[in-house]
Amino acid sequence: MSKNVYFCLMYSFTEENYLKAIYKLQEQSDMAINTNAIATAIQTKAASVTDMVKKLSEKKLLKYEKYKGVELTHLGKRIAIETVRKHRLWETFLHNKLNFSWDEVHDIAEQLEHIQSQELIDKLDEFLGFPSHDPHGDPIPGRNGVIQQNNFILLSELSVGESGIISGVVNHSNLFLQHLEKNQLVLGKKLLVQEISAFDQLVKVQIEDKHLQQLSNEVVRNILVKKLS
Amino acid sequence: MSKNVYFCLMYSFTEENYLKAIYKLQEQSDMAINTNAIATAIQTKAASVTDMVKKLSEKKLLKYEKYKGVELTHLGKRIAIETVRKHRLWETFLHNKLNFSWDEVHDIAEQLEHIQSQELIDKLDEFLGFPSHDPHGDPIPGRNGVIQQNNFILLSELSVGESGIISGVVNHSNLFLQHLEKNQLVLGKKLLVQEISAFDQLVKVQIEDKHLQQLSNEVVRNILVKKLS
DNA sequence: AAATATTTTTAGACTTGTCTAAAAATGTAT
DNA sequence: ATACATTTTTAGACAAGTCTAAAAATATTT
Repeated sequence: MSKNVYFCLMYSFTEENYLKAIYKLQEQSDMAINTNAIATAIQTKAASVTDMVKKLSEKKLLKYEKYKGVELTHLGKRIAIETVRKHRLWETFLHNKLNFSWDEVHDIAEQLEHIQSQELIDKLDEFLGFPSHDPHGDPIPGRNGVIQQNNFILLSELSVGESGIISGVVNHSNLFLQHLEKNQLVLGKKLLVQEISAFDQLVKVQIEDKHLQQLSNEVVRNILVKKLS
Repeated sequence: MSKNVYFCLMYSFTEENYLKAIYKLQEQSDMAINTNAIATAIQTKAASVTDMVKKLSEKKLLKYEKYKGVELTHLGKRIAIETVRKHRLWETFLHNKLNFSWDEVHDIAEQLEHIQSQELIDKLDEFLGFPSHDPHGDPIPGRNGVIQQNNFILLSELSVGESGIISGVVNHSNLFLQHLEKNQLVLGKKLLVQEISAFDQLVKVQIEDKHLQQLSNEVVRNILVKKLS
């Protein structure tokens, strides 16, 4: 008699958060993810990570070898992406429908992403008009788990005379987002690079064919633009 | 030196559920609520209720005397009502914006009602146009915790020749709600009582000045109407 | 008022997820 | 290769919330 294996369809708030964090780390580094990195990302202690990682390993959501770090399985990655999808759809809802500013949406979406209902997400997606990107310009994974890759480049990569449309951010911190909003550097704005100072690298840009602004290195290295040819 | 008392502003998923259940029982019975009733309402065991009730009592959310049942304090009632408000606003969102039918909204709203963000609820309320009633006709408490009382009566209380507008339900079960929907007995429909059978009490009603329908006692005792004079 | 039945509480155990402190493994100097 | 530093794991404890089984209190019957 073979032992039947039952697959779990519901994952806890905490499990989903671990999977999402590991997924994001894996996107950045393509090596096995180590315990401390996860602990830092999730704001917990290494010992707690070890415990959880064992549990997720037993559930076949990731591969874990002692002292060697972890790697998501196909299933684990699928669930992580599903969580990212929910997060970004909720962020879009909060921004587009409830008029939250783009620095306010993250924390609330962190809670909403764990609501369990496939139908809810499908209907929300439809209600929002099947958006391709969230308020920060990050792509929203489809129902099937496919993520459309952006071909955005850093604003810092534009040369003098080139122009682009603000399409995303690298740094997602509230401080940075608020700074951008205050300076009208929001998604969709068209920028033309007029001058890059040889002395201090300050970038002078023209916004929407109107006013000029000087942007610091810190700023231009964290804005993603769609280059206009 | 007096000991400072700190009030907790965040209550757990579970605490909110207990408070809501006790509040609803209190609405029905106006006596002290006993342990078993709570256990039944919340689908748990009496022993668990005793534990939680002690905890809520320490937090000043209810008054508890051993073997005497519980009664919500002003604060406890306030939080219960806030939870009801969230629940009914989310139900309205699901029904009005995402096109969920009225029997599908409850379970999802049970999860959504525990999302922590006052601003979210305020903005949701505004987005929905400050609705006064949820999809089942139940009143939505205001920001201030005030619940507007309905003066609806049971359909069974209408006499022959009288008419009313369907405005709510007593029984909230999915089975009943689906039955009503299937027979087009939805909120807002105008009914005229044409005949009440002396033999089996079946009520013949005319719906929206058009087709006729025979309604069982079970049905007319669970529909609330706004009587038209 | 005694006997029985019901309700409620206590006591102790379990689960999920967390933590600290110590031990073990791995990595990096010299 | 030995010594030191860092990372990771183990062991044991804790908090929230639940459970079962037994004890205590209350309610009901005769």
